[in-house]
Amino acid sequence: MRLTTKGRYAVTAMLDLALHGTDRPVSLADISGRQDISLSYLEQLFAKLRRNNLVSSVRGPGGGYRLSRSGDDIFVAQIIDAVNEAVDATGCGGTADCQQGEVCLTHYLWCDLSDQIHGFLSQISLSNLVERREVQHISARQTARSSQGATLALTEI
Amino acid sequence: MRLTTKGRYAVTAMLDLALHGTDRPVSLADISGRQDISLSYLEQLFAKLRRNNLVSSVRGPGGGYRLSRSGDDIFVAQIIDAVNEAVDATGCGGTADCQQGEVCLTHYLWCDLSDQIHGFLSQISLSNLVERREVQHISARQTARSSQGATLALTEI
DNA sequence: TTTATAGTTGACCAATTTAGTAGGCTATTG
DNA sequence: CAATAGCCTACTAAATTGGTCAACTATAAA
Repeated sequence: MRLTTKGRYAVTAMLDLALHGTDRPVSLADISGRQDISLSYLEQLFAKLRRNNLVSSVRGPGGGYRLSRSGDDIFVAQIIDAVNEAVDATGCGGTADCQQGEVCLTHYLWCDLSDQIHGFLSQISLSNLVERREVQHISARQTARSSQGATLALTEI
Repeated sequence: MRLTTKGRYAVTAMLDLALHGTDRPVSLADISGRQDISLSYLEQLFAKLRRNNLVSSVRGPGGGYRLSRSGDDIFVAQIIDAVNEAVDATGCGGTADCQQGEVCLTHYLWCDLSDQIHGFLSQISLSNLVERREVQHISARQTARSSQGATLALTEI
């Protein structure tokens, strides 16, 4: 799991699509204009999103992109994975020489940490983000952030 | 919040320090040898860790680095923040022109998402990682991973 | 007091990734 | 046919990552 600007752009673009693509396809030019992401960069990102079946395209005038399925069924982790493509973080290839005692601490922490975050982002759907956004649009952002212990409930998103 | 190899190296090195630095300072050469991270790169990382008061140094022969305080009181998020130095992810500087309707969706999602992950990693201490590692050293890794709904309890780490 | 150890600093560099540009296609609608 | 808009490739600039080198300073031990 990597969290970089690339994934951020992709998630932002997908949310834009979820917000504006309810009845007609959305062109990348529109997203580019609204989100201030370069058109060509969007093209690269959407090529990957399409290959990962997260969006489908409609060519020709009036065309653009649609979500390939309901926003309930598209999760932040999928979007980030799609544009980042898999990286082996272990340095040992996952199985190689991880037995001899001290070697490859990474396995004991980073992979697990990464898995936890991945699991976390796998539970946040585009629809969740849309809902959250609408809530924030209506009610002003709460100034006092409730700090509530050691669990991250989905409801906090 | 960014999750990159840089932070991974830093967390790995700090865990190495927590494991081997109980009675004497640990030299970067030792960490370099055990974790296979180049000495010079470790020097850069530890310069930042020291500036952020996460480690203290002892110069001269037999010297090295110590954790600046108990592993209970050093959290993964602090380590990653220390080596990554703050990035503004909003694109609007946090307060600028985020009022006019559609602009800067990022505020409505990425910052919050990032905050959630940051909060998550702020609850995982080096000691937690050490404990988890020891558990895994003894008992073989569970093949069946329990999938338990929408919350990530600290106990899962 | 010399010597070896080990942190400190800064300059520098190569590889990779990120971000953006440009141009030429192809499909589709009107 | 013309305009729109996706598709694809090549290219480039900037940033980041990961690493090297060299000169320094502090300190412990011989």
